[in-house]
Amino acid sequence: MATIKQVSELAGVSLATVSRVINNTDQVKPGTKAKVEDAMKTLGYRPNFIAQSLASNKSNTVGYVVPELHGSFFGDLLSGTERLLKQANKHLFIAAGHSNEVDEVKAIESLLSRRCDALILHLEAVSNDYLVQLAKDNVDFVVVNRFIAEISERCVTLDNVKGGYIATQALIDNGHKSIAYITGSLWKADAEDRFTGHKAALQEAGIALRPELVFEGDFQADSGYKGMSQLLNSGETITAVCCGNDEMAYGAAEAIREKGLRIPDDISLVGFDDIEFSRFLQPKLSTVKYPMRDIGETAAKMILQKIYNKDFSVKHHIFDPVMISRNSIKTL
Amino acid sequence: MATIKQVSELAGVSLATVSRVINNTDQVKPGTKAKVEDAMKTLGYRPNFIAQSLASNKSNTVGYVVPELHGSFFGDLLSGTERLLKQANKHLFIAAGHSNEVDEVKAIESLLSRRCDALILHLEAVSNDYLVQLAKDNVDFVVVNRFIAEISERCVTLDNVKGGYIATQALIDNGHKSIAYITGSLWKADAEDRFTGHKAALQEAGIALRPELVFEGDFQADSGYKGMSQLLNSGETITAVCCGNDEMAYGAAEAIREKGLRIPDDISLVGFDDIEFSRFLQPKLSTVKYPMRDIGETAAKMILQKIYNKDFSVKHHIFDPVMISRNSIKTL
DNA sequence: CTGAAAGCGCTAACAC
DNA sequence: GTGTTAGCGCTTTCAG
Repeated sequence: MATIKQVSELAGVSLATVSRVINNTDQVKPGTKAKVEDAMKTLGYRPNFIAQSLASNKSNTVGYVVPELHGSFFGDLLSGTERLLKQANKHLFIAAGHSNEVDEVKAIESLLSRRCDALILHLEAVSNDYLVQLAKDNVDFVVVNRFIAEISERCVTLDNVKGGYIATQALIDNGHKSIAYITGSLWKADAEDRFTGHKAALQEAGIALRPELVFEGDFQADSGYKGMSQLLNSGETITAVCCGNDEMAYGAAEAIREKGLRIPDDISLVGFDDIEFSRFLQPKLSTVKYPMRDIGETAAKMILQKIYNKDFSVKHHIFDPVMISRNSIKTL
Repeated sequence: MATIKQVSELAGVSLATVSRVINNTDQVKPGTKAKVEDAMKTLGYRPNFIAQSLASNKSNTVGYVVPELHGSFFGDLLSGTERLLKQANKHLFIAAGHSNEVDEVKAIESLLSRRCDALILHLEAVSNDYLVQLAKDNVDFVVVNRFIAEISERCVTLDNVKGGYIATQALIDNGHKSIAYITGSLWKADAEDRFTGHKAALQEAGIALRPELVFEGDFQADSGYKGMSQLLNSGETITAVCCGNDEMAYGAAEAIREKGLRIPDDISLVGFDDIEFSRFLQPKLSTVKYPMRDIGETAAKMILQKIYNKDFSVKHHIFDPVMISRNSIKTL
């Protein structure tokens, strides 16, 4: 692999000059510039990013910790971020936190030791305190899908409480009173928030929360299936079920069908997130939209603005959920 | 950010010794080791990955070019790779190729300039020749989802031709003769291969290919919808439709339902890939399994073995497709 | 507009 | 076991 030194020798100029043309940083006489470019071409020179980073003390890359690499939810979130960053010639280094504290911290450390210029953190297990401390340690980062009061200006998220509220509201508005709820893992802040919204909506409507209609799932389709089956077998009257996310709603739908029941005629169903496939579910799933693309892009803009001094004015840090009404809710 | 030098001063030892304890590379007397570790802790020392890479000339990271970050297909593929690599303490740097040659080449160059120890390439636009040349240039890489004869030992893929064949075969076995086909973008090798398999199955069964029953989509759900609508409106007799991937099958299903037709009673449907959601489609989609996890893991193993000298014996480079029979095919 | 030279933080011989 | 030292490939003053 050719080095800058070889290029400089071939071109008959100094190292510094080659560096200048690589980075377009200073004026270089057109003639010398051409010589350097020729030399680079004939040598197949490619800048050593590692060396550049070490010398300049910046890596032009932002680190991103995601819970998992798979799943359409995270992919969509990442996608928006990547697009904007690429436009600005910044790179994205992705690491998975696997929803546990050890891996999450490891991922952060690893990104830091790579000297990422900034981080985007989509964490589930790590404590708020850890993040507040990280901010005090002068690490530049943005938190996605989580709101932490002490560092609110670094957070981009959906108002999950309100989301849980409007999902349940949609059911109540249609005359439902016996509403079951399948939560995500309740130790996760977003799952808890959504459930909190659900409870608020019930209370506001004067409907008592019945613990026997609540099942704690884990955001996976299988848990929705299991929860719904259990709920259905419990003998309780249920006219509608609200799920902590769409995937669990898929599983719930499956359980409902297996029981020989119909959606929404026998049971109404509502999800959360509006992931890509929800419009293909039969009947089409009514759900709360999680604006993944917007959130991903906002995170990118915040960093582009703050760290790379690009001219972005970020409008929303906390997005408002929107109910997507399709065909899975019956009016009673 | 603390440096190795500060650690060495605080611990009262030399740089080399600190380096030794960081990398566990040479014997260090327990006493000194403890002193060094204390110093690291009190300084909050974190190795500078960039500097390590430059000095040692290896980065312990493998680069991965994916077509897109979103979509459950790629996510699942990545996921298996990441798991194995993480186990071996290697990192994954992901870059998106966005299905166009410019971005794909840029992504590769960027990974190379980061001095990735090896690459995993999931490319769509770049030519075979380019990759053959890359191999000659001594770049270590593995190609995913594509077979190139000249560098066959570097390829991990599914036999897409056979996949297209068995999908159509499943339809033929059930008595279908009027089979429509919605392809992925035909300039993509996998789309073409699947279609080739389709044609082979037809021919073998003595069924003439009718061009008016073929629609070229682009692997997106919308194109499946559009293709199916068009096919349905053409007035041709169609008893079954075979799609180049599951997402297009979702769109096709939608079009079929909108026409007031039923799956599989009026029209049988088969997909390709068996992405996660396909079991939730109504009726459950019969499809060809694309073993994303296996393929992702195999790619990782090949690299772990070849580049990092880990002890993996990779069994399959070309996976055999398997038909997943669910409920979207009717026996005529 | 161009060159010389001092690092960036670390590894890897090579001595002791 | 431990220290010394020469780079890794590049950026960045500072001169000129």
